[in-house]
Amino acid sequence: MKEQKIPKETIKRLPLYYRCLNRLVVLGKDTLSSTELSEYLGIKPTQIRKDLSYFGDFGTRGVGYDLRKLFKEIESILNLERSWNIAIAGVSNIGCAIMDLLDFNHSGFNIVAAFDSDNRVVGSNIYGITIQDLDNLKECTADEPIDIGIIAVDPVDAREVANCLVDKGVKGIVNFAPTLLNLPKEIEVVQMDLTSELGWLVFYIGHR
Amino acid sequence: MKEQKIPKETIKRLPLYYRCLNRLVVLGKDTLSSTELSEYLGIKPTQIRKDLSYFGDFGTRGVGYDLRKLFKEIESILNLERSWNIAIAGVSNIGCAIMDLLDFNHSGFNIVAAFDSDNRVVGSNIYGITIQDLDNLKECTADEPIDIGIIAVDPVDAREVANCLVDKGVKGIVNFAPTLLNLPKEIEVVQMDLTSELGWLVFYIGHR
DNA sequence: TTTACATTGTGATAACAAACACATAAATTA
DNA sequence: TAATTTATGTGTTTGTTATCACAATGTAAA
Repeated sequence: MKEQKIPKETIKRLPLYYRCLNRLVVLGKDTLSSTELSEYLGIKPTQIRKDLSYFGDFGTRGVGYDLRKLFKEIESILNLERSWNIAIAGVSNIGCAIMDLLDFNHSGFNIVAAFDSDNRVVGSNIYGITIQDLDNLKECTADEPIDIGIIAVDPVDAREVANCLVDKGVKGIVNFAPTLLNLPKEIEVVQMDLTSELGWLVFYIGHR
Repeated sequence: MKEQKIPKETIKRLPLYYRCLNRLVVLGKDTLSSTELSEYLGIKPTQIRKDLSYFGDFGTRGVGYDLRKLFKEIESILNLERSWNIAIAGVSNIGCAIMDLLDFNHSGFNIVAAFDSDNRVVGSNIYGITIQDLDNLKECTADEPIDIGIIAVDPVDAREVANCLVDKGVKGIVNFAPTLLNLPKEIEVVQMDLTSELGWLVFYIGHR
């Protein structure tokens, strides 16, 4: 292992390793080689070893990786040992789907607040969370600090909501609205955009 | 313009250009410079020009791009002049959200079939589509060929559903299940995976 | 008409990421 | 214990993508 800049692409693969390892741990497996992991994930074994080597020498030559140990290492690298508080803006279809997903596979991501602009749902309770009025986002006080905001509101409202979330102190945003957010560069943004993905998909489908 | 390999990253940016241009067309704008587009999208003007130059000389030096013309060019490049038929597997929360999204901003992506394994929803009608039994996916006949399959079923079923969709002739798949699909390489796959995205997001949030 | 300015298109360069080749080391077998 | 096999870790090479510098070209002003 050597001190050097870690490629962003490496970081993006770590969650894939993490999930796969988690499943194998549950299955009771003990040792894992990069070749075997490679077969599960369709990522070349040299790539996997290179990725892991940025963070340490986790394996044993001639043997492979101690599955449980490697799992814990990646968990630590990704900061998944602690849990993260999430606020959701917009609880129509997508918002609900997300709440369902995160509530179901309770994976360290806790929904601590949810907002909507529809008076018919404000005050109601979804997955144990009382839906607050979106207009109160600015003023509302949360018991715990919110780490991450998920935006599932109408595209035209996305930018304002994003700014409010940043004011509330979130460090990262996942944006399901097809809207470009103009945020301080220290805020990490993930754009989840089905229509864009379909756009490039059909480029490749059509060119065959 | 020169004949050469087009970077995948360029293709992935085209839908962003496309959507932004679409909005500006609606606003009645006529001419657009790469610098101006760059301000809307947060992508450097040289990057935009380089991307476009792979496909032709669409602009006029000293002037900029004819907005409407450029829009049509990108539409043509991405194969968005024609419409695309989509089948959805799984119409619980996420599936419904997708149907809503695609039905609402009818953007050339038409849902032509939907499937679910829950007997309570099979036969019901969502956004004008009668939900069919997922078990019938293999046998069912569609009036029109299905171009793209969207998987929104339980992770454990995703792989089998994907194979069925491929058998039915889809050329591309969007997979919302956190499951690696093992498909022939000529099938284009888009993985939409919130938990993975949250995984790398908190890496960067935590390291500050 | 000439000059100044705005803007595109592109070859060259730099930055980043993946793939490769192989040194290293543990386990197994003869 | 020597040879063989298995598997990791990493320096080097190759490939891909972004950035830069600037030539080419159009518009507007002097």
